[in-house]
Amino acid sequence: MVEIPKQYEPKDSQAKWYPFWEEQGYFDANPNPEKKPHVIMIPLPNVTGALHMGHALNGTIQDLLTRWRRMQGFEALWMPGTDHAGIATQAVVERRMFEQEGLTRHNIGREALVNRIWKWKDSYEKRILNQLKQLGASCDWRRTRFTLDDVCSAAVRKTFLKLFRDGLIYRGKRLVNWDTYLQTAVADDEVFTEEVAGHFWTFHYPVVDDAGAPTGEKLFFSTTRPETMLGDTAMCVHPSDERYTELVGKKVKIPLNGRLIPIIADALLADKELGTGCVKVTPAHDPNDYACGLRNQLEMINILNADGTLNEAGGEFQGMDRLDARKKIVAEMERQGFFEKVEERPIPLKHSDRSKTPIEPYLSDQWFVQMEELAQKAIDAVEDNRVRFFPSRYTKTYLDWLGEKRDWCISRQLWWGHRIPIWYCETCTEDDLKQAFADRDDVSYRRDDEDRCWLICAETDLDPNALGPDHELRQDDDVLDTWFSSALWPHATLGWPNEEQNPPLNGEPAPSNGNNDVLDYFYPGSVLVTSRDIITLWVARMVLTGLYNMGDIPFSHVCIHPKILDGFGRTMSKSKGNGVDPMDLIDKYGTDAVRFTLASLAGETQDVKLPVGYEDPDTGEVVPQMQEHTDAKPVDGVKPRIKFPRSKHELQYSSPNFEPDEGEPVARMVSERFEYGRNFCNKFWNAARFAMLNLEGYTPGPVDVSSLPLEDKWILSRLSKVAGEVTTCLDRYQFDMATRTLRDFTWNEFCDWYLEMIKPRLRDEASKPEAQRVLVAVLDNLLRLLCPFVPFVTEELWQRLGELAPKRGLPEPTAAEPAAIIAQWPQLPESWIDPDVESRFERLQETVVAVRNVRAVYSIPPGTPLKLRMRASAAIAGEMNSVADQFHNLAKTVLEAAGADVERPEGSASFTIGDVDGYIPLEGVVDLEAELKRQEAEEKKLIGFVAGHEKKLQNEKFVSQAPSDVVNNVRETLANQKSQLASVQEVIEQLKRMI
RNA sequence: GGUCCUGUAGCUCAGUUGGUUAGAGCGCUUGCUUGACAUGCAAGAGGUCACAGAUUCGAGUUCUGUCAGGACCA
Repeated sequence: MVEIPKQYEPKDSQAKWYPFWEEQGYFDANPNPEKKPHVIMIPLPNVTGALHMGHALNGTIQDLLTRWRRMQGFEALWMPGTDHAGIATQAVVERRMFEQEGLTRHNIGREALVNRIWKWKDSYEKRILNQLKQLGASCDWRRTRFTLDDVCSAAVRKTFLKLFRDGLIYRGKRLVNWDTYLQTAVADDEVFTEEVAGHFWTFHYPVVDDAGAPTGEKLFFSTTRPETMLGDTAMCVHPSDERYTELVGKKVKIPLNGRLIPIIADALLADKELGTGCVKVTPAHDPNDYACGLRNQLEMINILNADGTLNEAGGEFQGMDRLDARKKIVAEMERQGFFEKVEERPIPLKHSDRSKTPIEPYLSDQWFVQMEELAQKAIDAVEDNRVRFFPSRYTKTYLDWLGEKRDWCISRQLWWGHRIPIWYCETCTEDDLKQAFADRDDVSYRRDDEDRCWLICAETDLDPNALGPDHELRQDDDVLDTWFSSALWPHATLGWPNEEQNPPLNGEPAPSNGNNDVLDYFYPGSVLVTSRDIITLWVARMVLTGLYNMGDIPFSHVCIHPKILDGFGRTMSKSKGNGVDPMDLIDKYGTDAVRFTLASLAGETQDVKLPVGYEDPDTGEVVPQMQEHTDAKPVDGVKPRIKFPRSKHELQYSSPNFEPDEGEPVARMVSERFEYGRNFCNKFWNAARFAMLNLEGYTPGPVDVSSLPLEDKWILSRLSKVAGEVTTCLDRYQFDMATRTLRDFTWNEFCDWYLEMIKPRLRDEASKPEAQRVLVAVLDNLLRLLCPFVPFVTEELWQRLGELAPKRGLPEPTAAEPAAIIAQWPQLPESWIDPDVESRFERLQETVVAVRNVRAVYSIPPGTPLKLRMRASAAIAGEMNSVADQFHNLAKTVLEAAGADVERPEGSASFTIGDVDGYIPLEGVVDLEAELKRQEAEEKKLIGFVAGHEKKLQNEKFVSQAPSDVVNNVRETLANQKSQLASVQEVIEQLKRMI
């Protein structure tokens, strides 16, 4: 006898099989001309913090696809790695440093800050990669990359130089979202709007003549930021606003600094209906005004320093913080008599996601990539279907965004990232440059647009003395937008631009024959798996750079999966503190359970709400998560606690906001939803356990499928169909449907019916060998089908089954593969699919259920045998007789008689299935009143049914216009129901006579 | 403001191209320590498919509008 635990123990299997797979090299993918490649590039998690359930879903899907394709015979590469995430990571480290040590980056300097961030990165990268391993990720870990490592950096440098040479990179002024706290520009998507209490002031400017003398007219306007008056360069009215027509072209005077500015008409900026219909224009400090400024060639006056204080344009207010200046300016305007009124109102104000401080629109020098041509090519690639989105509706998001062809601002005023490979020289001549760089094809230079200096772009760092001691060569201080390096991920990770050598493995140079085979073989990739919010930021840019650098798309499919929301419907994010650590759930339910549940939730339409609770490790008491738990943060180093009302415990709990103290008991997160997966794994474990406990004396041997009993033919028919369906689902990225199909088959068909039905044969020495062979073959295929979803439990069972039945399969047994992970994906004969067998089987199932129903309705103990008589056509009666043993096996019922002339015995319960009537004699047991009631309910249902169909058939238009097979179908159904109704009514009559 | 998604059983969600009177899991009711599994087995109750129109012989499914929730872009 074999020892198999009654419950599946996920931890044992996880600890055993992950190292086994790694040691066997099953995750490794190498160029192999014998096979087709299948490539997935991980959406590189950033090293700001640990992974949450959203990442777990993303990882589950990628691993599922990778494992499935590997089994299908592809050389399957899943490329792992992490992203340096410029601003996010720098902000986290800076904030921490300030909170804990009171230091700012300016205190410690660039090098020291960058060193600290590298340390942070090392620790989180390790944690993230470990989380992925816990999830069962079958990545080729030898190829792990980081966006700031040498391999990725080479790609960044090469790309930048290439763009520079092609004239696609330029430097220009742009109004950016300026974070005055971090002193950097932040992208639009790094900004959130929040209403704050503010003021709405109304002032007026005097209209003046050309000499600057007041004409007596006044223009009233309102603003929430009075300090921007210092940078006003126009007043604007609507062209059709008759109140002001006369004034357009004249000037007003800014009382604060005496500047005269024109009154202009601009229909896009001014709104007649709003306020006075008159607005001031500050092009350098407001996005709408900026656009207006460009349209009307207005002067742009920057009034701010990078730290948010006023610059020399502030005049007497220079050096003041903008908020202090605001008060002073209001007072000054009031003193001079230009103040009208003020009201308090909530103001929607943009804040930096990183520092949580209000951002200022700010005009600054930035580097841009020209998008016109690059974007068009990326649009073409999707429009001609070289790149396809699943679900397809996301195509629109992608095309709409790229269609705007807005130039890409790639500079960030940060220290953590790829430093912009541009050096400035103001003093040298072209000859100096020619002389210094004559022999270098990795350097390119040109004058800047305003002819102020030389811009020198180099693929490798330039020596500050490259131009000799007389010329200063100064590198740009800024770094590149993080997305610049992640855009190159699909080809950079494969070693591009090095075309002579394979990329390193485990950090060591890889064997090479003078060609980068890895790049040739694995590019372009197969599918990108991600969530919808980075379609524009990342997906579009990968396509764009792939086409630019490689001349080919990076992947042909983009699979967009749902987002995991918290119990309150909010996106999980690191900053909200509502992330659920997959490790908590894996610890509680097991990796397979988490994976299976997540896959079951991955549909095409809806995001997934995931309510969680905290569990007291002592008592098992669970308290549902409230919003306050996600918001809570340590105060003065004291960690928040959660109260458990029953046990009165107050415990620290699992949270992305803090690490619980050493040695404290921790209430970890749990979620009922994952019991779905856990229960399934356990069910399957036990089904396999049952099979293996019944393999005594198993011998492999050929099986004639056509001569097998009904239940065997049925399960093979279903298995073949299910295998096909699951394959189709995966082809279409329908993971929810795939898991449902597999669960239903495993639980409701294989376990509930098939295993029950073969029990007698397994106890009988004569029929046992064949029953074992079929059982083992079905189990074998089920293990294969489930393997990509639940790799640990299937590997565990595969290995165990391998001991008992190393050779197995239908119709001829063969030696099973040494591990489930590399077993071949099932492709079963279509000839096994037999609709006739399936419908005969369904009749049997329905009959058994009807008998069980009678047993339940009459509260007859499960052990008490029943008798069954069936009135049916000779053909059906014959069939029923041939499976008579199963009535006994499944319903403890003896089929006494079956035939056309069977009569209803008095005092029996009855049921009708199609054109078959069943009678269960229940002398003395049957409650006639109850049975009558039951039958009358059935009659009522049938009458409704029949009436509905009759009405339909009486409708001439239906009969004449609906397809004939639909009409015939209805006719057939109606006939059936009528005969059922007749049977039921007959029974009712009989019962009434007896009462 | 624009685009997109969602609204189906108490809860979380399925429902392919319109075609019997709508399904699953959890929860609920009843009965079971039946020899793989109580993380289980058997039987059941529970829905005017958000609302209003339109198209059609026929609408949960297509179209329009309304209400509600959400996401992204400006």
